[in-house]
Amino acid sequence: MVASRGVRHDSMRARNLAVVLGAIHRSGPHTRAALAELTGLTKTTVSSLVSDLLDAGVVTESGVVRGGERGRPGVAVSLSGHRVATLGLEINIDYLAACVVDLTREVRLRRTRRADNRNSDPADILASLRDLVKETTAEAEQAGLRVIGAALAVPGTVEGEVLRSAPHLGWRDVRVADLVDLPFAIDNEANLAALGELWFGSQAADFLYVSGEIGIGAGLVVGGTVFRGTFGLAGELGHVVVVPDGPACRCGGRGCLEVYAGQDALLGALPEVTSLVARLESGDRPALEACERAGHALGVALTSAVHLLDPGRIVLGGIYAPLFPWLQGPVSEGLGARLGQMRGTPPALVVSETGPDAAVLGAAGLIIQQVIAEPAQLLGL
Amino acid sequence: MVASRGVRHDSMRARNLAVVLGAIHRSGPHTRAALAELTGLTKTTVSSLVSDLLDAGVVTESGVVRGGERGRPGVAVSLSGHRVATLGLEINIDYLAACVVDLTREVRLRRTRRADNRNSDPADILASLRDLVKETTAEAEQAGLRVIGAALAVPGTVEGEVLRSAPHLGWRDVRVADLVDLPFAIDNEANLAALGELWFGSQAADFLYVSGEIGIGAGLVVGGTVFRGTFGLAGELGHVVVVPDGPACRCGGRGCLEVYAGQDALLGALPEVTSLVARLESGDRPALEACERAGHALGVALTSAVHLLDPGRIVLGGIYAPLFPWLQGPVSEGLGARLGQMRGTPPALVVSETGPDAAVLGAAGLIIQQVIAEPAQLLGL
DNA sequence: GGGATTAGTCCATAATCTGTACATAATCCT
DNA sequence: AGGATTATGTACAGATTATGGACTAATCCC
Repeated sequence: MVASRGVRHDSMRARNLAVVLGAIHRSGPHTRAALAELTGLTKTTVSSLVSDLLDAGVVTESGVVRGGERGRPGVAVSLSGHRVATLGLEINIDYLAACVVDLTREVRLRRTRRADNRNSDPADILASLRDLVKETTAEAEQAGLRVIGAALAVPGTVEGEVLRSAPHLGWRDVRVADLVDLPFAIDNEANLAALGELWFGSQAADFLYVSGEIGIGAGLVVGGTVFRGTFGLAGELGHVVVVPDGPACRCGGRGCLEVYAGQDALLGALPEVTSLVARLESGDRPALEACERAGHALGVALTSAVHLLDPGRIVLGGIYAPLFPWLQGPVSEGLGARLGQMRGTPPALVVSETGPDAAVLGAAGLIIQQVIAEPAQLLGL
Repeated sequence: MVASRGVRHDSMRARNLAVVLGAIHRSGPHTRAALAELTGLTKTTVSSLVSDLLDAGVVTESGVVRGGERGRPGVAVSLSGHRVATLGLEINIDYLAACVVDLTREVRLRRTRRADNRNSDPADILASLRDLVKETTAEAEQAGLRVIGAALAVPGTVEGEVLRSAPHLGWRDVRVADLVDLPFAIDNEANLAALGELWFGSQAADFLYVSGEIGIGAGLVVGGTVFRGTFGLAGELGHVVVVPDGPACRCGGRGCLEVYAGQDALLGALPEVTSLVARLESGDRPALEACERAGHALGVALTSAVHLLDPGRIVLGGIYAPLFPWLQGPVSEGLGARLGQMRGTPPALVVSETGPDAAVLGAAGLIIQQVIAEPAQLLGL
């Protein structure tokens, strides 16, 4: 739905605050004069807007710019990491996680609680998470940070503030409310991990982040924004059909990617990815074959994904990150052979640079993005 | 890229013109008072904006609203079809087409030129198209319409104003310029057909339009907007992998949907879809089997598409429209069986309501959408 | 040290929307 | 039939915000 409300003077100012803050955020510290140039606003207006942003604590004057050029040197205005921060949260199969990130995207705090959340009572887990939230926000406040919003990553599908279905947790239609007394959002783990990769990893603006966990999800980032589909269910790469009459999948389908390249298929009886990596390094035959099989299946599924989603590049994350050296070959061969004629070159295949906490970081980043996109609203300017 | 230019007084007014026009467009004729309510602007402001829109000829006062309620009756303001129009164009394998559509989405003019465009010189075809443009715009002007922009649908991939690759025409990297002396856009046939379906067909705002032609394309509409992917290449449904080691496809891959459900696979030696329909109606065995095979393949490919794109519903168009009675069964069975657990119900499968000229209509509609989204810019207000 | 150059601020002006008042036109009620 | 009621649309003063030129400030170059 396109915004359909009229613009008034206050929304004009709100918008211009966002434009100036966005310019500072996008291309680093700038003097007021440079910001005027960038935004098309006059120096006068920029000065007035920057003054409001300074009051709100989202930017600071970070010293004089001396470019060796002549003329009066300007004062650079940059994002301030000293007052405003956001909270990232994650519920996953075997842990809860939280992190506090300041406006400069500096991670100020991380907390993890190991716990087996499979088939547990949502109320218990949420209580435990609420606890973690209290702990982290208190600690953040002690560091002088004002936490102004939070987002939660979950391994399942989300609509609004309701967790619709998280098969690996055994949850269905769980409403997550009262977790924090702040602006709040929930989203799928893969989508938020994609955003984590965007802001804390490679910084590229267009890619498909493939999240290999127990299930396989994917988050498509186009122009720095996650594509969510109609109901927010897009990117279910794990159930793309690889072999139409292959083995049954728990989703009810047959021959889904998850059957061939999910954690269970790859690890088998092994307890952890690290053990698989160890075997691969030692040249263990069954391990190598499992990886190759998974790689081929990934290549097929990603071919379909490239044709449908047109990603800029493909980033392998989650358990695929440590396995990248063994997956890269079969996956990119498959992609190259199949995509052949259709596009100049297939999208580059790269490994995630963010590590296992991509999703929590992405959650915190999501709120930061919102602050920068609408500072007036979230900061009460 | 988020808009990064500051808002000034004139852009505030430009935006409010768009908001008012958008409200009229979205929910039919309204009085000034109702528009004020809808937009959150004051009656005064709305009056002033409407007066500008009246001057520009995009809206008219369409009579007094008498609701039986008491109080002074208002004057309804509605879109005007009398002055502003847009031009839709299409180059396809065996014809050129043009249509003129007014702001109320009334089709005022259609012209088609049959021609075999396969492997022909782009310059010739474009000259012929330019001719058609002159003819139609002249005729539109005689009807008192001012053509303010045009868009062109092509059976291939597009970047900017360059037709990158149209395999069935045998074209590569053709720059389409100077076709009209107006705001102009080119886009893929499937994307524009999807928009045609959106505005001239079912009016639903969320669906995947599947365009069965010689190739198979798809256009995803989410919230009334086409999803284009990173390079504008999204929606290549025809090359989604159905059988990983199936027969080779002209794209270089194997077992693509196109191999099983493209026009060639379905029609075989038959000259036209109508002949296939005739055989199907008479119970011809090979025809029925070909259809069933295509339906199954479509079901598999669409399962992957649903998981990745999350469409609101699926609309079958192009040659699939007349074949819908025979395709519906196998396709929706496949979808139902495979999507089972993952979502409440699979997306509804429906037939296109727009017919074969969906793409030209969508092209004209694209420019209408632009006028309504940015009236100030395109009308010089 | 003086001139040139660029940064940032001040203030009068312009553009646009808001809000109250008012003229207008219908229905409702007696 | 006539006045009360109610809602529409316009007029005008006032509020908000951005602009643009003048001015001060700070540095470089000669």
